[in-house]
Amino acid sequence: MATNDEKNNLVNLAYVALKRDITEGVYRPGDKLLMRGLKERYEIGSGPMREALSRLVSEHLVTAISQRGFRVASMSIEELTDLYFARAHLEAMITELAVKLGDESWEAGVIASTHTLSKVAQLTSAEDMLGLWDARHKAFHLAIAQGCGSAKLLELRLTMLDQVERYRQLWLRHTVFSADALEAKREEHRQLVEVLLSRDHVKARDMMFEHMTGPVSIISEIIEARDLACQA
Amino acid sequence: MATNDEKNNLVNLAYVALKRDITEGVYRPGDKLLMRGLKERYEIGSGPMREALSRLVSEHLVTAISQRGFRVASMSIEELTDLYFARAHLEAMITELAVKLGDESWEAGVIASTHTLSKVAQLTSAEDMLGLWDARHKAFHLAIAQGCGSAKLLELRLTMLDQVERYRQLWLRHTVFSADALEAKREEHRQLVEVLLSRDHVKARDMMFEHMTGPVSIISEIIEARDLACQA
DNA sequence: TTTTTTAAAAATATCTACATTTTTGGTTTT
DNA sequence: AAAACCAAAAATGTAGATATTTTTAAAAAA
Repeated sequence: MATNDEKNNLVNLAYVALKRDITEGVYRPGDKLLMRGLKERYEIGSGPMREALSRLVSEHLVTAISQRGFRVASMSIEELTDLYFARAHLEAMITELAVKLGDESWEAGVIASTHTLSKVAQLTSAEDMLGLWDARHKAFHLAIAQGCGSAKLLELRLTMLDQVERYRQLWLRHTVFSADALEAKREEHRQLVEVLLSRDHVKARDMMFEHMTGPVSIISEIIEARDLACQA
Repeated sequence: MATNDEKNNLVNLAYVALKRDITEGVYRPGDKLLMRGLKERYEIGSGPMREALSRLVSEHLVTAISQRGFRVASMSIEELTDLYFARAHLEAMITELAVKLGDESWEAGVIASTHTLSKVAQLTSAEDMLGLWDARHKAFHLAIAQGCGSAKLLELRLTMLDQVERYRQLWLRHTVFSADALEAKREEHRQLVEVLLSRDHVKARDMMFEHMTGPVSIISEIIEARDLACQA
């Protein structure tokens, strides 16, 4: 009667669970999503299941062909490139606006989330550390973006974030599990924050664009290696 | 067996029909969308109808509250302002990229669609003329945007276009039915194309931003007038 | 009298089970 | 080998059962 969220119907539960399963790789890119299996796994009827799938279609995580069912959206170097290109431009634009428009509480939010991110230490398991760093890293970038003041731009940003999530996961493991890469990121973030607070919006914009496109080459290599492994 | 499109299932038909009904004002902002009525109007069962509604929710044309059904998304001056702000920035960014990256066939497309748009004359009914001008005006802006070369950016652009559609309809009638306003737009477009082809990406960017934000004040007034009329 | 509470009834949303239609993949026929 | 056919599998859609919310109106409290 108290703690329950807004939306707790079966459609939502299935939607969230399937989305996680796809981004975590339980279902691989291109896999066919059979109704029978989905119904069993998520303990739900076809109607609600279709609705959940339908939502993921509009997020481009699943593709649908009429009368031929659903598949996990495929992944490709081409999509990776275009996705990161578009996202980098969007994020750079939002950053420029944030530097121009952000007020004191924005600055405070950026500084606070920078600090929180820097304090992630190797605690329990490596997997937990990955999750924690990821969450705080996302919070850091969100804190920056929020300065733009536009709910709609932040919404566009989220749709891009959802779409890159599977690719970003590949980069995440590569970065967090390498002391060098992690230190390099930390330095990038430090410089970024410095420029943000100096209110140089042109430099901030350019720097954010670079920050966002950096991972592309790394992810490309991982995907190519994985594709080769699959053929063998 | 020949002309049929890809997706012609009931869900799609209902989705398209309801979307049109909402943007055309058959259902007004804030209206409750009762299952019973929808099922009758679109001759379809609850399952598929929910799926169609669900899609419109992800396009922000409909809102849903769990266990309490669906409503047509409300309209407000606040949303109008933010929506056009975000869209103008996105479109300006895409324009800048198009000017930087667009090739000869892009130029040809822009010139061709400019010409086609300028040739809209008062033929049959005023309503038909409105539709034709709107379609060609959209084609004109699409031709410009396509120069950016990013499918994902064009997709983002479309999601914004869908969201502003109801507001844009208000502006459309105001503009097309006024000889002065229409001539002013024609001149704006002429200047815009001139700058695009001169490859001055900074000026093009700024000019597109202005072009996109111009309608906001007009639409604001129309909405305010309409809201007052409703209270009386 | 007016307001608040409460409980039943009505309306509505959600979900499941089953029926129908379409696709798929193998088998037979030409 | 190519085309036609057929049965199994899968997707799509309907009808009705179940659960939730909203309305209604009477009873209790102010």
